Amino acid sequence: MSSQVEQLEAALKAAIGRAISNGEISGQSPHSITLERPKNRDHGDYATSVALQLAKAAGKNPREVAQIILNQLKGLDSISALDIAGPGFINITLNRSSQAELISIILKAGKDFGHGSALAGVRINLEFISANPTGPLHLGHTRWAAVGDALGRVLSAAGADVTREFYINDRGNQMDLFGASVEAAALGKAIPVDGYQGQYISDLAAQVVAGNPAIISLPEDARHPAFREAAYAVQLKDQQRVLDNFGTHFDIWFSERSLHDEGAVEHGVEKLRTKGHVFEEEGATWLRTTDFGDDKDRVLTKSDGSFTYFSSDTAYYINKRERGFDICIYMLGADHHGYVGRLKATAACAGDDPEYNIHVLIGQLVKIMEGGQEVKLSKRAGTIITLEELVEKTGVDAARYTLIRYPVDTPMVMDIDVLKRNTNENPVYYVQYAHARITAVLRNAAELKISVDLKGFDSSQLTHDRENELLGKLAEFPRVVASAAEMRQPHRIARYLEDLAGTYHGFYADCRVLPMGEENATPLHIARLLLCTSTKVVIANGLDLLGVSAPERM
RNA sequence: GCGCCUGUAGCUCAGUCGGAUAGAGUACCCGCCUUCUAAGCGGGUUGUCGCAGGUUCGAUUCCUGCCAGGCGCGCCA
Repeated sequence: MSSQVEQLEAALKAAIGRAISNGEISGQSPHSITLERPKNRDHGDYATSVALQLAKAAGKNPREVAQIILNQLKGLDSISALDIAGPGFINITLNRSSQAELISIILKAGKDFGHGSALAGVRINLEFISANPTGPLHLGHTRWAAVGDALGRVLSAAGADVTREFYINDRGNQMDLFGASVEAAALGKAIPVDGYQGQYISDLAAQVVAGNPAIISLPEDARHPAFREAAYAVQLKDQQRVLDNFGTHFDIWFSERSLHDEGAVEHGVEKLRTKGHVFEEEGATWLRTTDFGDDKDRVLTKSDGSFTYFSSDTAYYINKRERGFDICIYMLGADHHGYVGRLKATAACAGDDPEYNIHVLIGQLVKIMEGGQEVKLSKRAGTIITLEELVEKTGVDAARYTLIRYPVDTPMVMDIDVLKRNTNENPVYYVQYAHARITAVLRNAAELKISVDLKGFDSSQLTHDRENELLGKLAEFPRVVASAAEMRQPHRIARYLEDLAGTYHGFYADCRVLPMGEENATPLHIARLLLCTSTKVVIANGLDLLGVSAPERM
C-alpha cells in the first residue's frame, strides 16, 4: 500500500542500526522511525528528525549524526535526493516516476485503498446514541449518530471487527411515566406531573389508539402497561426509521430489559463478588469502585432489593466482554462525563484493563444557530430540534459532514443557514465538487474514446509540480485512515479530504487533462487521466468512511 | 469545593508521537472561463497560539499554577 513509506522507514532504521554497530553513533536505535510530510515543499517529499533525537545520546551534533545516517543510507533507487537541513533534519525527495507507481497501487486496490490491518483481529463493541425510547432523537443525539457511524467505518477500515450497538434504556420510572403521559393524552386527561409534554405525545397517542382502538376500554391495570408497550414500540420504530434515513445503521439494538429478563444483572453482581470488590452496607450491595480511582463507591442493589441503573450498566459491560469483545467503546455526551470514572473502575473491578478494554469518548454539546441567533434548546418551550428536522433543513450529507468535521471534544456551533447554502462555506460541497469534477473529466474522456488503462501508463510522464503534489497527498491517505482509527477521530478523514480536494483543484487549474480539439491522446494525457481516476478513488473511499455520498454530477 | 472539556487571524475552526517561517475556510482587495464542471484557481492583508513559570537542542503541543467560558458530581433514570 504505502509501501514506499514503509520501505523508507525500514531503510532508515537499518542505516541507523549499521551506524550504531559500527560505533559511529552511540546509543540505542529508536523503536520506530517516523517520516513526516513537511509543510514546506522545499523540504522534500518526506522528512525525519531522528538525527536530532539521537544527537544527545550520540554525543555529537545533530548535523553530524544526520550525515552518518546518510552515509549508511545507500542503494535506494526510489530516492532522488537526500539533504540535511536546518538543525539536522533529513529531507528525502523521491524519484518522481517511482512516486507515480502509487497510481497502480491505488487502482489495483480500488475500494480497499486506505484500508489497513492495524486493528486486525480486534473485536470492538461500539456503543453510541443509546437514547431512551421515550421521544424523538434530538440534536444531542445527532452528533453521535454521525460521528459514531463514521468511527465504526473507520475502525472497520483499520481491520477491526466492529459491532455497532444501540442500548435501549427501556426500563424504569421513565418508561412508566412515558406510558402514563401517552395514555393521558389518549384519554384527554391532564399529563402527569413530571410527565412528558409536547405535540409528539399526542401524536403517539393517536397512533397507538389507531393501531388498537380497543386499548381505551381496557381495565385500568391492563391499560397502563398496554399504552406503555404500544407507545414504546411506535417510538422505537420511529427512531430506527430516522437513523436509517440518516445512514446510520446498528448491528444490535440491545434492550436493557433483556439484561434483567435473562438474569444478566444478578450474574454481573456475582461475577464482581468473586473478584472481591462487592460489599454490603446499610442493607444495600455496593461495588467498591474507589479501589480504582472512582470518587465514591456505587450501589448495585438498593436496600429495598431493587437494582440501580448502575447495576444495569455494570452487567451490560460484563455481558459485552462475555460476548467476546476485546474493546468496548462508549460514546457519551458531556453531560455524562461523570460516568467515565465509574465505568473505568467497573472494568477494573471485573479484572479488566481499563486502559485497553474500555474506551470512553466524551462529546461536547452542539449549539445551533439559525437566523443569526442561537436556538435555545428547551423541552418546555418546545424548541427541541430533532435529528429529523435537522436533516429536512440541511440534507443528510451536509448535516453528517459538518458534525463529523470537528473533533468531538470541542464544543461546536452549527449554523443552519450556512448548511442550507450550496457554497464553499459549506465544506462538504468543496469535497463533493472535486469528485463530480473528476467524474466529468472521465466522462468526457470516455466520449473521446480514450482508453484509460494501466497498460498504457508511463509513470515518467508525471513531472509537473502539481502532479507531484497530488501524488504525495494521495500517498498520505492510508496513514490518515490508520491514525483516525487509532485516535478514534474520524474528523481527520474530513480534514484530509478538504486538503486533497484543494490539491486536486490546483492540479486541474494548471494541468490540462484531456487532449484539445483534434489532438490525439498522448501518454501524458493517459497518465493524467489515471491520476484523476486515482484521486476519484481516494475521495470516494474517504467520503464513504464518513457516510457521505460522492456525487457523479453536481 | 472536586472532576472533565475548551481558549490559535475580525468570525468559524485545523494543527500528526514535541519539529523547520503556526495553517485552512470565511470576510476584504486584485487578477483568471472565445476548449476538460468558476460550487473552481492564483496573488495580497490579518496572530502576545488565554496569562505566568518549568522540562529540552527545540513547546501551540508535555508538566505546574492562575484567569475566562461550558459541563458534571443521587440507594434518579
